[in-house]
Amino acid sequence: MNLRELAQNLGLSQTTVSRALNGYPEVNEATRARVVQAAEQHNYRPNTRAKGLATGRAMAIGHVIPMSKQHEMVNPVFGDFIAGAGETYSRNGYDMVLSLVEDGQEEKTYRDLRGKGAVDGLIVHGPKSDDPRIAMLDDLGVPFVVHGRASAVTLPYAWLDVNNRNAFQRATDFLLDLGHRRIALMNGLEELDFASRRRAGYHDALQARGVPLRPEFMHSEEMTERYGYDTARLLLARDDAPTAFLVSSMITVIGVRRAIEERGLKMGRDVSVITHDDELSYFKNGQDAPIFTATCSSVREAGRQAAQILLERIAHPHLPPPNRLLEAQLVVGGSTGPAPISAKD
Amino acid sequence: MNLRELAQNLGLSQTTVSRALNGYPEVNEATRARVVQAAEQHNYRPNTRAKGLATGRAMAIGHVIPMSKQHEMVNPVFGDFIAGAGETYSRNGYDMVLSLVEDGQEEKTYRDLRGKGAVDGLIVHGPKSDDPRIAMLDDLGVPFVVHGRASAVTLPYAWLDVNNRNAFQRATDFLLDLGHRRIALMNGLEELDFASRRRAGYHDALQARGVPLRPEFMHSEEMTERYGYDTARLLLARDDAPTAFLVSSMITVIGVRRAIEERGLKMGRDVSVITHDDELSYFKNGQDAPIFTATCSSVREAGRQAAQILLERIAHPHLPPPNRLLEAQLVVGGSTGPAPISAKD
DNA sequence: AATCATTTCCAAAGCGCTTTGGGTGGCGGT
DNA sequence: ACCGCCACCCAAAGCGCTTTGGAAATGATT
Repeated sequence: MNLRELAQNLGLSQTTVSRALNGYPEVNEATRARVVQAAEQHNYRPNTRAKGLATGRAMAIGHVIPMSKQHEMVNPVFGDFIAGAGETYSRNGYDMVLSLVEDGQEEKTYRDLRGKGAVDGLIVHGPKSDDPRIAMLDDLGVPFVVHGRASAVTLPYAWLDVNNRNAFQRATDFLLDLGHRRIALMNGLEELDFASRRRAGYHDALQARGVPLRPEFMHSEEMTERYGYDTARLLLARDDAPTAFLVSSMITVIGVRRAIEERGLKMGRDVSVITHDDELSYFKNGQDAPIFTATCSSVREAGRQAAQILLERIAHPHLPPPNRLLEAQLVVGGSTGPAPISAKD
Repeated sequence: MNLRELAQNLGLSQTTVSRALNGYPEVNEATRARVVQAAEQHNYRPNTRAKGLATGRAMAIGHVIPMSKQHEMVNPVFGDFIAGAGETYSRNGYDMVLSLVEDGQEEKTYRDLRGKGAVDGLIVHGPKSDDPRIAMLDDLGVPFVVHGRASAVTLPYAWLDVNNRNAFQRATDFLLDLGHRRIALMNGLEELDFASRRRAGYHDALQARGVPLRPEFMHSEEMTERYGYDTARLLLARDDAPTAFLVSSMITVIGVRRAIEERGLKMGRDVSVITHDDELSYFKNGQDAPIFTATCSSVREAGRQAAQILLERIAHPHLPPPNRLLEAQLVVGGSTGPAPISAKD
């Protein structure tokens, strides 16, 4: 069923039917009701492609998900981010088109998506500190919002980020307050901006207390369970093993816990652990009594808000690009405690 | 840059340019080369919507991801499934459009997607045993492939599934062979077809050996970490605690392990555990020495193949709908061992 | 009763592409 | 010199919608 047929059925012109359905004022309310009812009854849906052609808008948003070539891994936070964004889109009649692309090939995909006219706007995932995509998209003139930031990029652009630096600074401070001095950082890949900001927070906190940075305690890899296990195991085998771990992901921390327990140690007593918690739906950290002390920030909520910002940006492209910095909460759980006496200094 | 402008630039007609770019034979190879080069140079991409309107094909596949209302949870396997499917799509010039929808509302979304002409085909996720979507899509006449099966649906339809029943039967047999008799099943939601098939496999194995089914050992919930922990904890506190657990997901099994270790027991010695492993990218079960004994089947590969089947189905809608049953491998890891003597019988 | 503003509707153009149904020019054959 | 046949190219229609620029009908005003 298309517009023409529907109009014929009703004995009206396409114009009138179109206007009736799109809420234009120049059509009699009685006629509109009749049209709406007929449309309902015939299960009529305007053809997106035709509508898009006519209006010049695709009513779709593009997400380009980077996929690590190395581990063929797609970051699990995307699922929840997209779930959040999807809520916003569907409330506003937008579709979401997804491309999974190998790390570093993203530019071409953005270009294609825009060039084909398949999307009205884009979300940029996983920005690097000096991410070339931002200048490119700015240049292309396509509305976009970055999930995260690119510290080295100076031109203004729309972003939404968690205050990662502050979160990790506070977490480190918290551990220092508990008497820990040998604190291992198990970060994500530090070419990614969020990870380098977390490291900066960790640095700041240690330096503010005059605790020397120890490269052998600072790790940076893709956030798999395996990475957590392997690295923590090696670190715990040292004579001067860390008494605390600051971990970048709920996935990795699972591996860290495994290494701790394998060694017969007890988390929260022998070794303290803080993790960042994106509040993934299947990994709830226990509402009542969290297992892990964590810096918490809902990535789903981030998705919702980023999508919202993008839609506003599409509606008002002339406004200056908005930024939103979400603060993570430091929630105390059972995985932290005072540093063991023997280890103090 | 659109076709008309490009054609004008070249001093050719739109027809010729279009044909040159789409590989039709009736254009001089020299001309074609000239056209292709100009297109490249001007960064020309045909407008999807216009092309779609003209050809009647959307060059896009729809994925409707169900999202549990209860836990606001999106199953983590979707990430990897979609990564696999995405590979196939992009190799074939298809886009992927994603909708996240609350459980049970999926029908409307499929209808919309198809009605709007936004997609050429659909993948059905998370089928229930008597899933109404299959009849509906069949009725709509839209090509689709089900990831999984719907046991109660009799009409032929295209599906790709893992042999869940066989996998869990073999896993249960394996535990029985090791002397276990009190084997707990921690299944996913059994309204989902794959879960009910797994239960059937478990049943079959127990009954074949004359081991009575014990309802208190059979659980069915959404596969969160928390579910694994809570349930295993309760079970382990019993006088007649299970000596083995058969778990439906890598996420849930993390919780099971937590409960086991919290109780001071050792996995693989005091308690045996087998899990199903979808080979999620960030949860590799250790290639060399798997932590968990597991029924393994790559959900990413399933995505690749399901997408392939769908594309073939779109190309040849008249062929009978193909089915593909993947066998899971039972890979032995460190989480299983003989039943403790005290517990035998 | 004539005029004018409103309301309600319509015909047709146009969005950017594909595709149908020719046209034109050069060539070999006679 | 003529015919017919390719090889190569083009004009125009059409995909399903929105939107412009009226037209017809209605009601209010003088």
